Amino acid sequence: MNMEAVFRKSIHGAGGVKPDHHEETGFVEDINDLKVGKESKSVHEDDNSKSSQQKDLASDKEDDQQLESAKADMEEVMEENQRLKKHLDRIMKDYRNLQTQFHEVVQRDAEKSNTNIIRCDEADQLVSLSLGRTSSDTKKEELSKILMSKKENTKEEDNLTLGLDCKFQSSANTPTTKSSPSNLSPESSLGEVKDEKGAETWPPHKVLKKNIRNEEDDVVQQNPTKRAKVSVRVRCDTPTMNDGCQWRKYGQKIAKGNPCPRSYYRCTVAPSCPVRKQVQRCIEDMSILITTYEGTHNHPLPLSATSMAFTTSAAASMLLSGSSSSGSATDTTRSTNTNALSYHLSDINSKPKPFYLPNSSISSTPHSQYPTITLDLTSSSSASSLPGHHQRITSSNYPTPRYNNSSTNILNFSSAFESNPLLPMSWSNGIQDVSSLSFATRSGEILSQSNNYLQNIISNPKPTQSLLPQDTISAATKAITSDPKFQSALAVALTSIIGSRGGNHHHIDEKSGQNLKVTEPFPVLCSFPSTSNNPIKCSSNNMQPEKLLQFAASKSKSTSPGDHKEYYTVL
DNA sequence: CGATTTTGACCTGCGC
DNA sequence: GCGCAGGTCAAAATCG
Repeated sequence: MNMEAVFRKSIHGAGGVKPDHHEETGFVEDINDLKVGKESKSVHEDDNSKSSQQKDLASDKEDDQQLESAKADMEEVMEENQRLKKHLDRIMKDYRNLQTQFHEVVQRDAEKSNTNIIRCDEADQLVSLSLGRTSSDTKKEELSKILMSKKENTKEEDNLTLGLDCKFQSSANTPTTKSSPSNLSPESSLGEVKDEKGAETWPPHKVLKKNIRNEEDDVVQQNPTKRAKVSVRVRCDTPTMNDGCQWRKYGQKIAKGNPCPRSYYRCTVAPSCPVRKQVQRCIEDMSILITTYEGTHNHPLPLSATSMAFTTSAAASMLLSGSSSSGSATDTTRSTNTNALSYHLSDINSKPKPFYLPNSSISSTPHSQYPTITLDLTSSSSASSLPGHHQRITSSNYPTPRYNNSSTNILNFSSAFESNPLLPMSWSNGIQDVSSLSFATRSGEILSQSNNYLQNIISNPKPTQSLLPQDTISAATKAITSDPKFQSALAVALTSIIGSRGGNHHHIDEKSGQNLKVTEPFPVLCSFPSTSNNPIKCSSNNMQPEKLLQFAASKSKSTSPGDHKEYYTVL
């Protein structure tokens, strides 16, 4: 074989070759040349020396031995090669079998689902993403009914459900879009999304005081850059916004510059949950509540908590993915002009209202070495209320995206909540649920691509998405989903959700008290702002997030053949 | 009576 | 080192 020839050439180069091998002419000729050379040399130096001839004979014997051993080694290598080949073939066969089964499962599950989605498909894959849910309490059920009825009326036009749905489809297998409900664990996270050991985000000084120094803390100290706070601004008359989680107040302080006390809460869903939040009224507008989440839940979340958790988690993930490559850590005010987030909100009375909020605030205060992302769910009335290092893009019901040159971005949620009292928004004014919240992230380039489109939307704030040109939307969505940061954030979020399922097989709805198995259906409806009748196709150069989604979808279906009417939120 | 909130003390980091 | 500010602890008070 070739290998053998190469091997022979190599040993030939070393000079140790027996001239009696005639398998290859050229090889033999070389050997003869060598031998002649040796003989010629010996003639010139010592023609009558028998001892020299004996040495030559001994040398030839050594060469023979080396050749034999080399051949033996070569045979071993070849045998090993054959074994590896067989092994590889076996692996490939297994892989193909699994792939076939996988596609079958996906296809079968997809046929069962009838939820509307957005198609993200340019590489024979469909990915739909939305953040939304309906909830289980009475109010939520009513809202859900409304949502469902509207969905029936508008078919694919709405984005009213809030959940994270992942829908895949290989276009080669199934020509139409079908959903794959993901039974994602609600054990999601606030703030950073990553595996539990790496998820804790508390500053070292907090850890040091406590004797509880586990691996998680070690990871934190080893990876200080991977910490994020997600600040959510909402209009809320209640002391705290209802985000679905159970919190216990453990402190209150008057922060400098704001007469309103800052309250400190920790999650009490699980005794060891590290997630904490700070709640403070905005000094500029007392009706605005600023809630800052920090940390990652290490337990299953109540249904009502998952939407907020997923939202902040996704935001934090994108923040972290962007901030990791951002400016110097020594900057007291560090900003990352990275991800622009588009949040799509819709109420139940009207068609989905796209909120394109191109700027996300990623910054850190002089006293906070960790980046903070601000999700602004308020109206423009409090535009000046953000701290100086935050540059906030104001918004009315249809916030105008501004692509300013500032290095600081604001992730600005919309204010549809206050203008739409029927909007089920748990984060605002005691309204219990979020009807629809879709998001996407775009890079700066993507912003430039879709800028005209977005501006057009804003300048003509008609919420009817069907008026939007589909190809433009497709282009925008394509750009969005092709953003590697979005993909990575999505992958991280899903990974955290899926990966954490193992140890937590149920979670508790804090209101209804019902125990829900995580393996129950988790139909996640993913949708970007889209024209209702025209699912958006979007491409992805990196297929990993889609693969992940696909896996999640199939996984959830395989384990949850039950009721798909109830949408669970993830965060 | 258990859970939650209140509140003053304490700890830590940072800037001067 | 000192003072300030943010954050946390934990005992007491309050609530359901």
